[in-house]
Amino acid sequence: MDEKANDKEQLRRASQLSRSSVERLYSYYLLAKRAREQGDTHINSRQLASFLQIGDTQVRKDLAAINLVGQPKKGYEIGATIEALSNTMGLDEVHRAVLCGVGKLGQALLQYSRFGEFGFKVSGAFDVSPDIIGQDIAGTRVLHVDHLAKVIEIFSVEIGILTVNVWAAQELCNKMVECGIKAIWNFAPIHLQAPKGVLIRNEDFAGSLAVISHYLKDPAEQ
Amino acid sequence: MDEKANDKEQLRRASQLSRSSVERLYSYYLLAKRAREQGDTHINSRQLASFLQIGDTQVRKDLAAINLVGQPKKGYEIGATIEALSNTMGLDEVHRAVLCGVGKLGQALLQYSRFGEFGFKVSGAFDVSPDIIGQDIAGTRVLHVDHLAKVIEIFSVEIGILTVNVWAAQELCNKMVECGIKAIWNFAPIHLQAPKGVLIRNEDFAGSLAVISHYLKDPAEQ
DNA sequence: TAGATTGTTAATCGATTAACAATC
DNA sequence: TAGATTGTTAATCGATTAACAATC
Repeated sequence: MDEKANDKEQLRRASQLSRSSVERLYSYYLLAKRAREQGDTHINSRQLASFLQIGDTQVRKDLAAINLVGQPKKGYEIGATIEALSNTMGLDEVHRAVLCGVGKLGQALLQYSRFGEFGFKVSGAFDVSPDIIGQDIAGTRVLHVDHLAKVIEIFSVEIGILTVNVWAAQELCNKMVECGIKAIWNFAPIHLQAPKGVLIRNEDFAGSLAVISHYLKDPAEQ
Repeated sequence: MDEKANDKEQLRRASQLSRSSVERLYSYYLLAKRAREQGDTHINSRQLASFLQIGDTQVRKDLAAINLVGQPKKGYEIGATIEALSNTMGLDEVHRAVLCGVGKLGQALLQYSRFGEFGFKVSGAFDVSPDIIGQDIAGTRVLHVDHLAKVIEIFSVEIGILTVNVWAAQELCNKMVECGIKAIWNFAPIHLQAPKGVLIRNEDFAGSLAVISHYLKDPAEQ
């Protein structure tokens, strides 16, 4: 178990593609696509860097990590760049998702347009409130959470989206993990416990508000 | 200008309260409040650490940075802890906000319950679509973006929330900064350019999806 | 007292940046 | 060629973690 984890870690290091690098990939992708639409054939690290407000060295490192090779004086060929980025992010693969907690945020996410771009298909939305169960939100039927396990099983769902109350999140996370979910996108302000193989991605709104509020209280301390 | 920035930087370092630390504050706050409700009088670093899945050393460093002193064998007195956390996050202060882009996500955020907790009051929501202008969402009137500057001025708005299209975000950011906005909570997948004194907080959904999608493509590389 | 817990210094780690040679 | 840009190594930086003395 530990050995396997070490192997993985070594692979990740060898590939030089850190978590932070992966987070930047979509921004590169977006800008490259826009440049292509404008008729450009190449894009350079300085352009990409200024778009993300980072150093150009970092961009070159990121692109090198996904095996892109640029040309001095020209930059990176746009077609190959877009393809490598799309490929690394796995945009061409289809992944099924379920969403738990169909409140306002959950409903907004069900309509989130970028899911399609990433090949994410929402196979079901779940709640416990009779007010929402049975409704169709953006084409997704809202079901009672009792049906969660069945849906995950039937559709081979890999992604769980959690837009529930803080204190319900861990329990649902456990259930999802039990059913074989591979990655959880969590909007509750809690750090979920899950086994090593399950990716937990936290979207911590409250943390953001804390940073903003703290900054406004005393800008000098930032 | 540079000297001032250096002073600020020194202050921040002196206070030992890093950006990451501030992000953790609300989680501490949440757990401490729950513990108090359960009748506890003290909370220790190990409890807080396991809730956030970090080391207890880090918790003690964070709490030391906001001048909290614990007692050996007991931990931190809950009342004082909650107060210090609340104080550092500035939960008792009122800040006004405007939201631009009243799509599904914008509407969800207008109903976001935690704004109240942080003392954030949404003074106005803005869009350009005639379909939504004039409506009331969660008690907030949706206005044409032409009125943005006026509202910011009249209500001394400090916070701008951007839930607009990627390519519209920078322009609106500029306008907000011009009008004196101090902090921007940005949901567009772009890194906004703004002067030093303006805090930009990015909520990068696309980056999260990229991380999840990349992980599913090849878990071994994580 | 013994043991649990804090508080702090030093070490580690990973990510970013600087420097600069290589290339077209 | 000269100059722009890539690619890579080494240095820096900030955040996390380990180690351990201090305290009740």
